[in-house]
Amino acid sequence: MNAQEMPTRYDATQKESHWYACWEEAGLFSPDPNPEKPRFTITIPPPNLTGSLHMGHALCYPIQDMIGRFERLRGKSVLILPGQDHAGIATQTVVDKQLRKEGSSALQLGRDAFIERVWDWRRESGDTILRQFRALGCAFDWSRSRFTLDEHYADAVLRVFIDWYERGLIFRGKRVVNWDPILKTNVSDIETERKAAKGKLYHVRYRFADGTGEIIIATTRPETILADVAVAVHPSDERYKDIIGRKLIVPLVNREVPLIADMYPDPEFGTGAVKITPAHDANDYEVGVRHQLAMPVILDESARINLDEVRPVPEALESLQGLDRFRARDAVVEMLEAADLLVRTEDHDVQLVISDRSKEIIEPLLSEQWFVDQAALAKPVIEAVRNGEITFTPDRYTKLLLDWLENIRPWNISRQLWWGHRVPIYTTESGRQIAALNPEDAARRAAPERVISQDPDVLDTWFSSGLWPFATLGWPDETPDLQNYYPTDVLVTDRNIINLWVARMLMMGYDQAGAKPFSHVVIHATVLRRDGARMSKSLGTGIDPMDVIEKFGADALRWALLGQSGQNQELRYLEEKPEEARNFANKIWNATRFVLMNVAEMPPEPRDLNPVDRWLLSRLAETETTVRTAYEQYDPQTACQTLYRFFWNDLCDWYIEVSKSRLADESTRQTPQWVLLTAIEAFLVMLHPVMPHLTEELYAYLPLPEKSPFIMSHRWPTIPETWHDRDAHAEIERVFEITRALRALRASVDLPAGTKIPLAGFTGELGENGSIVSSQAWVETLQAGRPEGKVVSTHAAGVDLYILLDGLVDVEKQRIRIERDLAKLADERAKLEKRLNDPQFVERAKPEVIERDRAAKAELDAKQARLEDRARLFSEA
RNA sequence: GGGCGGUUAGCUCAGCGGUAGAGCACUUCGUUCACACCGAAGGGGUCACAGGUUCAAAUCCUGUACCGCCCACCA
Repeated sequence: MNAQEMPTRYDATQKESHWYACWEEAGLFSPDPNPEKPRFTITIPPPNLTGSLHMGHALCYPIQDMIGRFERLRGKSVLILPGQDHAGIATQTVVDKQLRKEGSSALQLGRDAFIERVWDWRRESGDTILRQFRALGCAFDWSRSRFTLDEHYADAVLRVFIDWYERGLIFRGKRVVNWDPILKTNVSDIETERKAAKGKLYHVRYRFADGTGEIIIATTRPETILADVAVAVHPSDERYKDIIGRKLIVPLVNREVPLIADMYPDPEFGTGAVKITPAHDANDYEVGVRHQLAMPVILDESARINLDEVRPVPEALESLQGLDRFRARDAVVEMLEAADLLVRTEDHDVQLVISDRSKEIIEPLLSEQWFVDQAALAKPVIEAVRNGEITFTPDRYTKLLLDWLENIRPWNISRQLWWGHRVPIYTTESGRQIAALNPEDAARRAAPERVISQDPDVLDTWFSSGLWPFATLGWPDETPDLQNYYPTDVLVTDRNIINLWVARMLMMGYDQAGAKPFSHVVIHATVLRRDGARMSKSLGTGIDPMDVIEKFGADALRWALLGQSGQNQELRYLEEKPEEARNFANKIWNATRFVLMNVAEMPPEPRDLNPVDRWLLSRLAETETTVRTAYEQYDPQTACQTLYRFFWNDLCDWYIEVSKSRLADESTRQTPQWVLLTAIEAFLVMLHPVMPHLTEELYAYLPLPEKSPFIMSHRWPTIPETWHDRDAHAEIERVFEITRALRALRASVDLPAGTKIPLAGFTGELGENGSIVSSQAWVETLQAGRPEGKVVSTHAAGVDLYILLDGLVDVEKQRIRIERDLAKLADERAKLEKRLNDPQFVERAKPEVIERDRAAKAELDAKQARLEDRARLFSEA
């Protein structure tokens, strides 16, 4: 197709899928096998199996694609490895919901059938999101796509477990965990959210066993009285100092418990005395451990009362058995009131902990779980981060990670689910626990004993995703990929999972793979709506990126998001942004089309460049430096802004306009042809990481003598030192400033742009650039000197400009304008004068600053004189 | 309770020690042969507030307010 056949509008949707297919067919998504090339690797954050594309993805993955494409242009062999996370709890919930709709349930199906069902579901719809990444233009190596439940990957997960178990880093223990009574599993802190709510604070009487008095205790959860094992006070609390160790009677239950001293109670709060319920509160649990207290549990896995562990209890309490925790609370309060044990009830703000998945209130519950002691694992990571071996963009997140690592706590890795990596612990006849890769391995290790069961729990999803950067490359086998691509280079992710995921990969990388998993972590912004609210699918406040792609193209969406993505922690998405981006793409399309209409083939490099040519090349050189640095620093916003200005303001608004006359003339066209093609080629290459499809499409049209098969496999532009031409740059910027002043002058006397004015004059130095000024300001004749007759004038960059007024001018309008301008000028002048008259300023400020102010002052004086002239002119009229 | 961001033109954001910037929106003008998804010229801001440092502060320091995020065990 030639330029004449190019439509005046760029149709993104058609071209984008076309080019994606071309790249894939050409094998460009796999790393270049050339061993000479330096490697560059990213393993993408594997999206959840249940995920569908949202705006956060539309930012996160294009950032990685942008980095990858940039590094590829710079001559590296790039691997971006995609894949998916099985996302235990999220996926299990989704499939269970489907089953319920069908009138079945996970429980009914049973473990094996349920897992089979999830696999079915995965095969059916599981990789929708990966297909959507293609629509975004992401150049990921699909041939290496991995899933955290792939056989080989799962093996790697179990090996880590076994290794840590054998080294004593994994242990089994009872802790208070976040129990979800609907899903009947414990969940991690990240899978919960806190919500402020109105609650009640109940003040309850605890009488001394010897009948000598009582202590009042405040609690928000009176039902847990059933599991009370002590009352605690602060050791320094004068009110209780002398009675520590005495026995109290737990109300209703009538159990004797001790009054103990512990640092936990805050003497300022309530009465300073706290009831201790170790099985149902994390703090109380700590107290319980310190004082070796019993820890009876009085709620079952559905958070219903179960008195088994506290029996015998008074007859009256038996009615509570099987009650839901909240109904039990009401019942207990009633009983307390009836027994005159409730002193008073007051309103109290409480923090509810809600499970993300079920939206149910979390029950802190003592249960037996597997834990990883992370302290030793964190050590090398802390050191590496401190040494700067691992760096963050933005830098502020370094501290976030360090703070967490330095206060690290045991990691609860077991979940009461079916979908995931099953805990590889087997129990033998004699009750011995064995860690093994699979049942056969377990049998072998158990011999001569027999294995009778495997732990039913599965591992926390983060345990397996922690291995992502190396298990995806074949670890623990010493595969060529592992050798070639590990350690990876950059990790791009959301700040919410710095501790949960990034920290785990670092720990596992150092400990298991023997080296850091990546050197640099890029934390991208959270995409919000215009009003700053979250985009939420459940609330219907999200915008589907696929809709935007369909309407404006992936390039437009990428530009809209990347162009707003700097060091900020939020990014407000505006519907008009992709449209603006589409317009920019269209501008590029048409400017290129114009060039192609004027250039049939690339002329040889010219020797005689005009100042304008040299100016454009110097702008190109500046742009290259800024854009390259911006990409290197993961700053898409600056890259986009710089590219936009260069293309629209410099290339289109000025260079193309100025060059039109030379292009029309056969004897002068070669130089601008060469400059234009050179600039457009370089520009397209630099833009390619952000707008891969458009640039590929346009590159295909360029009549270049030596062309790469694809712009994607092009080289980053090489800028000769001579293009950094400061003189030409300054000269031409000055000419443009003068041109703009003349345009403004003609507009100020209501001469519309485009209609030629017959005669204008100038005094001052213009060199050979007069023709630029006259053509760009639409002047028939631009002569040296002030024309005779009625003229209006202006000044710019050392040149006075005059327009001969010919015909009628709206005098009244002019008067108003002049008055306004004079008033404004007086303000500016006063400010400047005040400063220049300040002896301290003149004495202490840098000379160049003073000089600039003096020049500005002189300029204002001249401007004032001109305005006064003009005022006189119109009063004469 | 602690930490981290943010507060600049109607909107979204750059700027981070020397006379306030961009895009969009707005006003006026324009069928100039690449583009009206365009071009030209304009209007619009006491840079949240209060102190301080400095010849000079949107920019540095201190404090306050509001918005947002994260961490934390207040019954």
